[in-house]
Amino acid sequence: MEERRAGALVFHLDLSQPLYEQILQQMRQAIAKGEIRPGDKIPSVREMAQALRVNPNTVSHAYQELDRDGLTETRRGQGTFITTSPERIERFRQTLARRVTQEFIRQMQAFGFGWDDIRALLREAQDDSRET
Amino acid sequence: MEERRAGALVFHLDLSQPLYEQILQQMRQAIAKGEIRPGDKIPSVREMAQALRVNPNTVSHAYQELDRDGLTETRRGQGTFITTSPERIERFRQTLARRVTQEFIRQMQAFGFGWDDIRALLREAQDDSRET
Amino acid sequence: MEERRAGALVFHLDLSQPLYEQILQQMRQAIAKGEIRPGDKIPSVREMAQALRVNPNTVSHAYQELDRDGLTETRRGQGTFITTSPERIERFRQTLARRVTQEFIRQMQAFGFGWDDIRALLREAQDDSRET
Amino acid sequence: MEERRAGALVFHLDLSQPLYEQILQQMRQAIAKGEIRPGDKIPSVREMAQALRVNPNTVSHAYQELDRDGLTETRRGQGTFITTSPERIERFRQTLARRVTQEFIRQMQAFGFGWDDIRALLREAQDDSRET
DNA sequence: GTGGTCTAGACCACG
DNA sequence: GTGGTCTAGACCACA
Repeated sequence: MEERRAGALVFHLDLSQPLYEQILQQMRQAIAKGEIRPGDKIPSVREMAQALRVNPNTVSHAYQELDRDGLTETRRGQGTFITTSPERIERFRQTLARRVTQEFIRQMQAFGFGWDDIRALLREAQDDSRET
Repeated sequence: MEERRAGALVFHLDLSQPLYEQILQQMRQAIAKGEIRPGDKIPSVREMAQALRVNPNTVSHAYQELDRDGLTETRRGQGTFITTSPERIERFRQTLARRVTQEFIRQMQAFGFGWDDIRALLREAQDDSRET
Repeated sequence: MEERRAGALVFHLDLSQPLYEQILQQMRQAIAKGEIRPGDKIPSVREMAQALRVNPNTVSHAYQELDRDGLTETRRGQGTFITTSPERIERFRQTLARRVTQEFIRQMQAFGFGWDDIRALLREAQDDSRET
Repeated sequence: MEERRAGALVFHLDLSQPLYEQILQQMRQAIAKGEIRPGDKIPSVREMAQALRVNPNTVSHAYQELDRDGLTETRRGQGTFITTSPERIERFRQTLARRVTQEFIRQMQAFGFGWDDIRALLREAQDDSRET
């Protein structure tokens, strides 16, 4: 779980998953949380590759997925930019939240936990995090 | 999402994930929910492979993981059996529930959702499920 | 415009466009026209690469796009298969036909042609093709 | 899809295609539709670049293609002018219409649509446009 | 300078 | 054997 920086962004990469997916995921999060703003230019493929000590192709793969998500726009010869539409970002964030929540519930129920169990476990997790 | 049977067990297999993981996960669930009881013998690798129309290597891979979980015991020449200790099963179930919950919260927070958002989304999901 | 064969399939590749897009496009057409049937296995990445005298990565890129289109399903360790759902294929074909038609009309109108001109040009093209 | 003006001309630029092609295409259309008349002077590369907020190289690339089309003539030290021959413009327009039509038909047939399908889709598109 | 494509060749996960 | 990922390094199109 190595930490690497690219401008204001901080990345945590390990080898248990595809690198391009980790980059993709963490870019999505940075966009969703507003750490990078609509319209912002993100680091060039080569810059990012150098900062993360990763092959440019790997970064490029991640950037192309971001484009498919509609979170970025690529201008050949100019660079890659966050979409100027905050609505699109928010829509992405909401869709994703619902999907993650559904999947969480599905798993818990598959192991025989009911709504009360789920709520109890969440409360427990929240209490733990308060102490920390 | 094809349905296949092996004795009392019903499996749902699709192709979007590794087969061995799907089998593993659904075996864990069957054990956790008590659909298979402590001490029960589970089908041999070959039987299971035939029933699921799947490569024996795939079943074998899943069974090895169950052993590592401590949910099964393999007795040379006799076959594979669910652990005789219900406590061990319950401990596994609790540990897993906490791990899944932690991971869920980690993801939601990574996308900028707070505790209130999480609770709201869960309530929404519960309401949806009631209507259905 | 070189012709290359892979099993029953015939490909025409040139260098004026990305190779992976040409492969993608011609696979889509083969599927849409029913030259490959639902459920069929398509040649492995390596077979196809060899047949087309192209790098396996290039074929892989095309196959991944087909997956995204929902026209194929990939089973790791087994190969790539045409979706078993003919409806999905037909839906793809219809959507694409409408998109292509819209674009055609848009272009013609942008150059000052009206509906009558468009119909006349089509009739002319059809007559030409009859003579050939 | 941003709108930008250069004298009497209005351009719609987006980022999904090369800028020089969009400029080229829209210049061709303006000439074909007579929005710019034979013999007219068109803005200099620099003026145009400034008006469209675009790199001069980009405009230059588009102008060179127009010259190759025979739609413009560049006179050293004086600027770029629309050809004085209306016949040449009309010939260009006809050629282009045939090329676009051929390409449209080729695509439709590649996806297994016949003449009847094509006509039906066009009629459908026309009906849709009437309602709007 | 930017991103996109392609190759060659390696290694991994899965069945 | 299958597909997926990664690297290194080349070349192209675009601004």
